[in-house]
Amino acid sequence: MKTVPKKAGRIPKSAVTLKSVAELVGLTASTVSAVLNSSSAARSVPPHTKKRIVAAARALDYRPNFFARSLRVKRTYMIGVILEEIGDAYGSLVVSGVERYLRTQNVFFLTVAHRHDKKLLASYSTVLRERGVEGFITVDTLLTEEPALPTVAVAGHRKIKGVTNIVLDHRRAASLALTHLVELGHEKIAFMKGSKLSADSDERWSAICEVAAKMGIHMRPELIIELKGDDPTPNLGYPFAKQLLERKETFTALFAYNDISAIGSICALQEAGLHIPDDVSVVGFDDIQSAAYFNPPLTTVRQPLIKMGEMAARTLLDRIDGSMKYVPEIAIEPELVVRKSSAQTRACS
Amino acid sequence: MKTVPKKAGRIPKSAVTLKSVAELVGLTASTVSAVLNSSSAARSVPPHTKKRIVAAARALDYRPNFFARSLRVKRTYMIGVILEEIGDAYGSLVVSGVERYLRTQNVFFLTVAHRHDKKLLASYSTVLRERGVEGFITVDTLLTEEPALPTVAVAGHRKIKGVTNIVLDHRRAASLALTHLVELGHEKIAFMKGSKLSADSDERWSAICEVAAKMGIHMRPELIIELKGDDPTPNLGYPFAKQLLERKETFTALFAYNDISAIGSICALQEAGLHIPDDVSVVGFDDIQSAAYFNPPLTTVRQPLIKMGEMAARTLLDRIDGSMKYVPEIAIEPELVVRKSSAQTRACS
DNA sequence: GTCCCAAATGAAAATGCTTTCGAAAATATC
DNA sequence: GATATTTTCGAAAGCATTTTCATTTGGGAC
Repeated sequence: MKTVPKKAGRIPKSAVTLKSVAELVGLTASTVSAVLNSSSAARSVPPHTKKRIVAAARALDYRPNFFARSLRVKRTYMIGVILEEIGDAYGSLVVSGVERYLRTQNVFFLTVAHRHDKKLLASYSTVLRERGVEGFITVDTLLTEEPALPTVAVAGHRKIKGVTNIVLDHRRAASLALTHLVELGHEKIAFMKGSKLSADSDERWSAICEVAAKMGIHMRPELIIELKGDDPTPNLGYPFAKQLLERKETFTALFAYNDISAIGSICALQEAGLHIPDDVSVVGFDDIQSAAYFNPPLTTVRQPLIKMGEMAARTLLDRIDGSMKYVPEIAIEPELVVRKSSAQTRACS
Repeated sequence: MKTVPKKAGRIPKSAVTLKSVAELVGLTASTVSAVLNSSSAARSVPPHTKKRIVAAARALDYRPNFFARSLRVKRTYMIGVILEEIGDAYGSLVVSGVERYLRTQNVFFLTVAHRHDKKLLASYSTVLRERGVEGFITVDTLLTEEPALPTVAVAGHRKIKGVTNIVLDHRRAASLALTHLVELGHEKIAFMKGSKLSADSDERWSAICEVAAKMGIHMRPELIIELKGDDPTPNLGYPFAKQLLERKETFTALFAYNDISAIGSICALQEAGLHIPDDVSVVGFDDIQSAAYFNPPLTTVRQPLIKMGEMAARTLLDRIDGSMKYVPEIAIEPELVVRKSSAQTRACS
């Protein structure tokens, strides 16, 4: 008897199937299935045989074939996570939160990165669906049409039918940062506006404008600079901070678009011989990991990224299983964390 | 006629099945399947009907049911990525590389994070298998027994049957760093040994010892400090650098375990009033993103993390489809990137 | 006209599970 | 002892594919 050569790429046929455990206990697959899933049909099987069945299943180390089951019940307990790029500081934390919640629910996720490529994004969304995901979580990606599956977006600020946005309360965020700066005596504040490629930009910017107006802060156009591009490194901010400096307008504080650009800006400012925070205070946004460990440690508006990820996962799952009605928006409160990159203006001290 | 309420959690039954396209062309599912997969059976169907079939499939936007197919052919084109934690700088880059290669092959991946929890790791490995993954890629995780599926490990330095390790050439790395330091005139070099929890530690350390011996560098025990714990933040290094300082032994250079600990160390050194690199040069390891943007930018031994991820994915896929024999190890060349955290010793300048 | 071969397609089994429905056995009711 | 009622379980029909093997047809050879 020749042994069949192990075929490449074959999943090791788990050998122990529902039928094998059925045979072991001398019953049929139907009943075994019923009790193993403790389905309603299992009510009528006596505890004694129930025990025999689970014992047999355990003895054989029976594992239901996931695909056969999915084929029948049409559920996969799998979702798709759509990122702009894997490994950027922002998205990573969100995904970490997502994973943290999903694991508690025995749900898994497929990750894809679209890198701002519309075509890729569209193709991913359909191929993920083919793969059976039951919903999407997007991070920092601009959706343009209603997705085919329930989805919740983190940092995706278009209002789109069918997607619930996890949004930071940007007005509160702006208020936190600006009152901090004002309390430190700053009057000449430079602002960095986000790139059009970042989903958060518009919302954040209009909130800043609104709050500044309300607080009586004059936003001088010469002190406003807009980022361009989607560099995930501090290079995002560096050249624009340089541009700002070239204008020769004095300012004592800079409210950067995010931590990444704040870090880039600080490099530029220091190269220009300015001291942070003595010459200019800079406050970032997000509180990514390196914010605390940068030099100087960054004062920043924290987004509770991990919590946002958890929240996203929870609401997606709730929407999927129908236990939660669709809501278009869920707000999250920011938090100001004061470190060493902001200080009293010299003028006042 | 009442419309059936949309059941929660149901995958939108794709409606268009193999049979529907078969009906459309007036053929049977078998033949349609054959030509759509251009299987050998399709040789005998005339080009004319072939065209009709693919046209029909396209017209209906037919998408084969992934689960039914997997059930039959026992392939999922899905692998599992096992990390220590999602979103740490090191792993993220590797995963980014993994994704980059997988996408070209239409393979997807499930991600899980064990947080150095043995139990969790074991359970993940079995549940991922149930989910149909065809292999594992592990990052910085200590496997203890031969995994059930082909696996390739990056930064997992135990030699284990069945896993091929993507390993940095640590001797070369040590040599790169140490000759750099020696050329700058350093003689009193402090060394930071990795934590036992990090998979790379042992290999890296013994390489350093070996190379140092060969180069005639005396490694004084008073200048060696060992990290403990698995903090993924610069706090990993900070307290140990402090300890080192408390010993009151002078040193002009520090070869940190990695960039993260280098950053933490620099903070500690600066707090002690030392200037980097004038008072002490520090060189890191890995070249994570923030290395370039830290202040001062880190001189470091670069691991081509993205490339390592790509390589891992490629070799795993090759092993799975049988086109590559198992090899226990694949070496990757490091690279020294000199930035601003290292300089001539004062003594010599 | 019979036979045969190739071409073209279909029938059916198999994958491993869930689920409905019904049948047999056991027990209760009168 | 017959009927009704539970209890306990099995048969079978899916789910959407793939794959093996068989069947039909047409045409050529003799």
